Amino acid sequence: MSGKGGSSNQDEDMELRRGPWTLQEDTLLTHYVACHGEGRWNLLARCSGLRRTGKSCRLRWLNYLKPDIKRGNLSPEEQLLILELHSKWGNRWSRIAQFLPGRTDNEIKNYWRTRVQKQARQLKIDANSAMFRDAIRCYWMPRLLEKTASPRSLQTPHHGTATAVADQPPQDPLLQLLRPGMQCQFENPSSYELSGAEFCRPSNSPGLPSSTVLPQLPDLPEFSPNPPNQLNDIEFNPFHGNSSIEFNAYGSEACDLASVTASAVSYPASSSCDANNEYCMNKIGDSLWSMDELYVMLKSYMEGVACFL
DNA sequence: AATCAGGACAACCGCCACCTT
DNA sequence: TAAGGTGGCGGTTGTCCTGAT
Repeated sequence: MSGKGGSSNQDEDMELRRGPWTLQEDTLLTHYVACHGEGRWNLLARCSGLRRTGKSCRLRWLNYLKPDIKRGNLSPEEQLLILELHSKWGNRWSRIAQFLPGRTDNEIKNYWRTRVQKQARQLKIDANSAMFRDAIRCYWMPRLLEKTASPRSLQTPHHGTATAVADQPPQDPLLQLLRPGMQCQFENPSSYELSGAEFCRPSNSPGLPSSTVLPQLPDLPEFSPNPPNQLNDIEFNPFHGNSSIEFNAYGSEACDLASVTASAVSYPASSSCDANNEYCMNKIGDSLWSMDELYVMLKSYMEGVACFL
């Protein structure tokens, strides 16, 4: 395949760099994209002086260098959205990523493989099985909702909550999830240019640029009426091994859903944290809501969210 | 302090759909 | 209409980091 005295093209191929990108390469790519825009990646690779393939340049830009890439751990809201959308669409990572501004398909894919599939392995369940989906829906998602309404936010005075939140547009696509069909606005619309998806313009969004409109979320699938009771004696702790999840930048700073929820939802006394604000390891079914409670909570949650829309 | 194992995530690969000629 | 090029997507691998021993 690689003989001596190959053509110039072969020589160029031989010189292609692989592996981690250097600072110089990043700078070069960023500068080139800033001057010429995205797209035509093969041409970019040839003209920029980067000894990389067009694909490699595209991936580096989209997954790492693009200015609106969001860093840090996924917030509970984002995790909830991923779980929900994955149950609907499966491994359609790019499609799921369209609903998480600033998150890449690669990041979501990695999250699924390292966190979610790990749980499935520990439970000895196929991650694509109906049982695991039910486990997620009945146990994991309520926990994420619980974390969304963090104890810090619960201290917010109820009388001031709605007004305070109403001053800020809702920033999280979770709102759409909780109210199917609801439109969502973003604080920095220019960052969220979406393409290749079904767009759905809001019926009443005065002054809202078209780029702020997210693709229509699917209808919420029905909750399973039968939680997987077989799992009752298995430890199920999605947050184990990810202690920093409580303090990610996005969850604590960019989203104030919890304060809204706090005014509408009452929490079981058993939903407790330890001294480090870490959720304690629980047996499945322990300290969790029943399905009826979960329905009530979600309903209240949606009503609370609706207050400022 | 050194080593090892596991986790997290960046990067690559192959396939496929779409576009252009 | 066919062929080649390009970009997007999902799966997989490689590398670095961190915590445990």
